[in-house]
Amino acid sequence: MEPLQVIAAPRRMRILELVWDRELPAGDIAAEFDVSWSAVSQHLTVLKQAGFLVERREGTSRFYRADKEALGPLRAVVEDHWRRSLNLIKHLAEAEEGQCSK
Amino acid sequence: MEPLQVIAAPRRMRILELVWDRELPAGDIAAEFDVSWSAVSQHLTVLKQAGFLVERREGTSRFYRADKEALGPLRAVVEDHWRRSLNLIKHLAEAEEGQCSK
DNA sequence: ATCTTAATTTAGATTCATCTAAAATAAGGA
DNA sequence: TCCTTATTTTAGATGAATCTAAATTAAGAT
Repeated sequence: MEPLQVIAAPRRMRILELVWDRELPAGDIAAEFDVSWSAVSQHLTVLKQAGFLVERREGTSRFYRADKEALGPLRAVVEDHWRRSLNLIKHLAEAEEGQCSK
Repeated sequence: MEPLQVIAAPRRMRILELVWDRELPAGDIAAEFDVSWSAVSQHLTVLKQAGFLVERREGTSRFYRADKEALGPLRAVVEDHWRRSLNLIKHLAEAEEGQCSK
């Protein structure tokens, strides 16, 4: 699969962000989404095949972590996406605080 | 539509490259593809809405040109994609020349 | 051996982006 | 006004990516 297509899927972008600077077991990643583990596992496979994710096995668990270097120029895209998501959340929080309509 | 989704479509990536450093009428762009003008027009609309394309009208024609600034960090992705495509073509040509199997 | 936990794989269903075809718009010339 | 050229818009068809559910693998504990 083409690198751009790999990170263009919102779910996969989100997964990358989750394991951006820490290792997580597949289960913890799956728990972040309200889709089946199966679906998440399939996304992990795509990311792994693209080389964007490194896998470490330990017992029955599998840990994943982003491989930032492998992303090349796409790294900046992921970082920008993350930055903008945080900004969005911040702005929403401020708006919430501002009106206090509850 | 999300910026990343906009450039992730191969056809739209190709369109961006076509009007990267020159203006082209919609017709000339459509002529580059073997799909209907309608399909190309729809892609132009998506790119325009994302702000990645500027439109200039003159008589019955519409000219399009890429807005590189508007692409932000995605600009590097498009440029990289283009560079790699050229490289691929170059390598294919060299391989062809090397074997001369015709 | 069997059970449990963690995760993947497979097969089929669903959804969404893209495509085609046809009708519509818009500008300008005969 | 009618025709032509250039392009878009709309509506419906198609296909690829993603999803669910169920079966499968794999490691370790009882």
